[in-house]
Amino acid sequence: MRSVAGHENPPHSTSLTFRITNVRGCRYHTHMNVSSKPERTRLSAEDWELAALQLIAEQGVGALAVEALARQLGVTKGSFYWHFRTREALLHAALERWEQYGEREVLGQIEQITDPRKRLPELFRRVAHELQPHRVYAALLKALDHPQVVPVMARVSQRRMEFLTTAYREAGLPPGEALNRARLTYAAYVGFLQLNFTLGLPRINLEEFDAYVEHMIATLIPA
Amino acid sequence: MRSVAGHENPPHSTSLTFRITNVRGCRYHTHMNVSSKPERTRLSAEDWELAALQLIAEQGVGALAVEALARQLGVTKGSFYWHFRTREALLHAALERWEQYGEREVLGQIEQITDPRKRLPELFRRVAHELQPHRVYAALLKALDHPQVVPVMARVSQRRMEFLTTAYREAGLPPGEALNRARLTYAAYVGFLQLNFTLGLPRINLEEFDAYVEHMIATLIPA
DNA sequence: CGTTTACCATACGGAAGAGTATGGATTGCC
DNA sequence: GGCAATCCATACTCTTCCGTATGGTAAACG
Repeated sequence: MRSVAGHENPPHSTSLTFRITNVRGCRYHTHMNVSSKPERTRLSAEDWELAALQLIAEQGVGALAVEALARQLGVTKGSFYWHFRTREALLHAALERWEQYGEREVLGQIEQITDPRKRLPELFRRVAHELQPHRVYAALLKALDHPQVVPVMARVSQRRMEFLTTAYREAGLPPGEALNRARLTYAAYVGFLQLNFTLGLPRINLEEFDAYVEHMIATLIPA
Repeated sequence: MRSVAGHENPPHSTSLTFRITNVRGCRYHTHMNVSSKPERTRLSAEDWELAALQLIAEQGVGALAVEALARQLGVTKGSFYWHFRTREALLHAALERWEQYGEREVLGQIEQITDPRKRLPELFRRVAHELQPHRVYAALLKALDHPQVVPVMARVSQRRMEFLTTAYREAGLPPGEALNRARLTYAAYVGFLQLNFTLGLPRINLEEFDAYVEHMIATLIPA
């Protein structure tokens, strides 16, 4: 007889055994139909979290439904409710995972650039051309009414803003201006995410996009 | 005997008798509970559209439910489905109303400024200090996955972008730079909306905010 | 003043999705 | 091989919300 509100021995323990790479390949089917079960091994909580993040990136937080996710993974709800106590718990775990791993990819490489003058232009160009890892961020930006994503986004945005502020200071701006310039830069980044691969506003092509990025660099970064 | 899919004589006709001011005051209760019926006159389709826009501004497009709206207006669904054929029709009407009336307030005043050099700074300062009419736009920005809002936002953003582009040209920028500067400016505007009254990111106070606006003007507008 | 029109309440049907209960299948371990 | 832990399927319940059907009430109008 199971306990009323929970499992007897569920892996809900926020296990610190992080496996970054996936053990099973079953999270790369972007649009697989039902009756396509690529690998019918068992699932882990991590699989659910990664699939949740992928679904969030593609269709937004509002589309995160457990039965839809189960269909996509080739199982039913019964599997889900063994790994997670509730849908809210899955969202929490997925957001936590994203906050911990999804960051270092961009900011980690930039910190290795020693010359402070070269750092900001390189950051701009890299972010502009590697927009794929920012799709989750863009999706979460549209879910800021959701109480669970607000603190996560506040922390992430705060960290990025601080990074930008110190970068502008090291580039020669006085502290007050560096903070305001960081605000302006980050707002431009966020707005660009919204206007482009959620709305497809100017439907800009590649060479024109490069010109826009260089215009941004020339306008925002002090010589 | 009513027709199967529609009403006999419903005011669905997109009536061109525009009444901008509300006839009845019953759309200003931001959080009134049930059992508070301020004025129990009858409702019109316009009342529903205005209430829908207010609800969208406060809680987003996803919160636009007909039974919730009916509760807020002190009636039941029976009223709603007399005025509108479906929920989708209400959203369409509300968006159309917003697109037609919600614009001229800002851009109309700016166009009366004759000096092209003074126009952009004045636009920046006004938009920064009258953020209230932009709450619907911010809410719609978070609903860009919704198929109904995409064309509306595309049109509105396109018009604003073109306005910005010509303003920058009249301020002395060459055409290519004017377009890119308009992109940058509008992205900063959109990002600022997201980061501030959806996320409350830097929780900036008033005098610091004024300094930020002046910094924006100094950075983005050519001397 | 009564009839028509406009507006609303009540009650229902149905779909979608969260969460529960429970038994079955599979894996790891002794 | 057998037992226990792990993972999943099936079959429910409950809630929410869209939409329909239909009768009722208040306003408009002759």
